[in-house]
Amino acid sequence: MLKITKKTEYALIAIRHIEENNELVSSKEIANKYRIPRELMAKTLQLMAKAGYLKAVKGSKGGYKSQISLDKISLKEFMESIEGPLALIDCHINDDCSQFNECNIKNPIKRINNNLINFLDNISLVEITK
Amino acid sequence: MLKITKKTEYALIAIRHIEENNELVSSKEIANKYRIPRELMAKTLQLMAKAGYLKAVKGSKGGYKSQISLDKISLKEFMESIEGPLALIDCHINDDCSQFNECNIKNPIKRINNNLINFLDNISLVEITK
DNA sequence: TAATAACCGACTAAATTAGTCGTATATAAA
DNA sequence: TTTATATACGACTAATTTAGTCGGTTATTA
Repeated sequence: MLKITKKTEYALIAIRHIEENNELVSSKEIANKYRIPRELMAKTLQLMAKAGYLKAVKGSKGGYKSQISLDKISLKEFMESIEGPLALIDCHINDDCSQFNECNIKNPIKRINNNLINFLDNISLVEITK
Repeated sequence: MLKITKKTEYALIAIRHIEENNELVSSKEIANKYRIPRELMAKTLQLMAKAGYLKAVKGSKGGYKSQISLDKISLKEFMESIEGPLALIDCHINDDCSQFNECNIKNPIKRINNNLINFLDNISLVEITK
């Protein structure tokens, strides 16, 4: 419960590694160094490139380099761009929530969820390099 | 990612319901009202009773009543008594972490994790009744 | 043209979470 | 004293999510 996924974990490892390297870094290199499954690392880096965090260079001698400054990105933003929207529970208010309108915790949960998101939004990605 | 489990969700629904009821409340009653699977609700209430939050009364006309005041319990404490220790990742530093000693995010993650736990520890369970 | 790396989607495997079932024990009421 | 109903508890199955794999394509360098 309340765990982050391996994909996010690998993304954080990668972004720190890339940040501390001004050369192009390949997915293979990162996967080897941190013993992460290559294909997974590759996929995750592709996600990050798509999200605009990394610049990808194809072909032999290719790889990735950082395209952002970490202090401009929050942990919340980063996580959501990798995993989709964050929420403590999938609360489908109105339609397909099995509790119909009887749920007695939706408002408190919504409030706590907002606070949690706010908490993560106030953590900058640079924190990961400290 | 970062989801709470149904067990925790049901526990919160139950504790709020029981709190707002000075009579004994049975698991069946709660399960019916909120359309929660009976056996699961029953199990969850048993957990809460074991943890000391509820007083259980066996037999016909039995049920549960609250044995705590919600403002004395934090969300963190409550969640952990139901699900076990909270952590963003299962980081087995030293022994069976596949990154061996190469992991470059263990310290930042540990720090963020502590802050998250602190955040949850500063939310009182009464929040769930508001 | 060979080697290498990003790109991409479909797939399988593993792990976690959700829910079920059977059976025992306690208690109130008929 | 029997019936109904509730908690207690462990083992089990089902469903969902997460983790990881595979096959093939495109781009670039040497």
